[in-house]
Amino acid sequence: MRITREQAEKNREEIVETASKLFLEHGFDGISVTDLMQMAGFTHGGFYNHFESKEVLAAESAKLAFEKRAELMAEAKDLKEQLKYYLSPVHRDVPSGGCPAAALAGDAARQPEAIKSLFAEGVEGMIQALESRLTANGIKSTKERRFIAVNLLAKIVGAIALARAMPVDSNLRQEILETNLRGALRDATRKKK
Amino acid sequence: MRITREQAEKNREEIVETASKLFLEHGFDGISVTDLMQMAGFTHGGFYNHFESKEVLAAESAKLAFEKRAELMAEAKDLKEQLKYYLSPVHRDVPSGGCPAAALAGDAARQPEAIKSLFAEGVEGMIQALESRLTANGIKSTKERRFIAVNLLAKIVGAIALARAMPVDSNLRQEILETNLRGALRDATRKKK
DNA sequence: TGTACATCAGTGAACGCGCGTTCACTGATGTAC
DNA sequence: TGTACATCAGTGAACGCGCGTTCACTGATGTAC
Repeated sequence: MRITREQAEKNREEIVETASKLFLEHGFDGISVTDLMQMAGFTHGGFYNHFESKEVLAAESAKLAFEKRAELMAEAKDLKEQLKYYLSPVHRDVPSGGCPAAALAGDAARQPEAIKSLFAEGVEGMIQALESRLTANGIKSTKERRFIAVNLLAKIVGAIALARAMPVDSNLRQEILETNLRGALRDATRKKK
Repeated sequence: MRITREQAEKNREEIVETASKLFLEHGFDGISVTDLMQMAGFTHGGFYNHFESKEVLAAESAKLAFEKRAELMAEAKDLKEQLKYYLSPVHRDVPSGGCPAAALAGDAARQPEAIKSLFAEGVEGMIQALESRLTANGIKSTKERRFIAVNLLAKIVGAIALARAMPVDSNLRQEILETNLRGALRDATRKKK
């Protein structure tokens, strides 16, 4: 039962989008080809008509996740809004729609260079997204903007990653988010000493 | 070929220590019972004489890794030394001897509550280790020490996790470490604005 | 202290299971004339 | 435009493999007397 090329292309995109969410939630090794094809509405056999291997899909999915992240960060009206969303309970609780750097950094460290390269591009994009918003905060020096952005990124990624690793009954689950949001907002407005 | 109880206890400890390193390096699902028993010098069959399941070992290994981390942090002569080591290339490149929060936060987020609880204890311990050193830096307010410590922890954990996800040829691999170390040292000495 | 037997840490084959991947097949789509 | 055939996206059974776990077995250690 062959389908139109157009439909096939749409199906492929559907698989990548589904995979992107599932990888963010379960990690690269936490979801099987069979499961993700089923979630996308297909049977597993057709997978290899679209992708050479699961690893290739993982790379493409990570790329898509970073692109979506970049869009979201571009939509925020200023740095404060970016940070508030990033360090929000909803971002902590729903990794599938969230930042790949926070959800998959640990996994990526154990993946092949190809995936690490995508991560580097994605992380660089996030740093630049932060940098560009720092101009509005009155940070005039390019070097200082870069400095603050790289510090901010590590902080917010670490905060979300840690908060997600806390059990539901732990005070730290919320404290890490709130305290780092306060800190991030301070850092974002403070001039070089 | 039964062995002495004393020897059996030593063997058990050897398994936990080996597992601790291997989990830090490969993640909870990245190393098999067979492989880790072999690395510890045994065959896989004996595993269940010591542990109820792989998950129980994972919990015990994570606990040990946090204990070792706490010892290392206590040995450092001051906060600056703690931070310099934490954000060093050797810590980035050798996760097996490093911080479980940085290496396994992503994994822990997908693990059962029992493991998350151990993480919460370990993370709390690390925060307190940082807090105690902040006194020497002239931060007198308890609240302010807590604030800085929670911010520092997220920053250094995020920095190492991100740096490890970068390919070897990426400038970010080093930049993230250096820039966050500079930032961390600033934060650690700066008074409340 | 010496003897007889029970215990149990470690071994290695075997279990069922789910994984990533392959393959023969289907049948509507795409293409050649 | 209509017909004949090639193409190929999707299906579902099957592949080999490694996983966590179980089990019968071994033989030195631990224990009872």
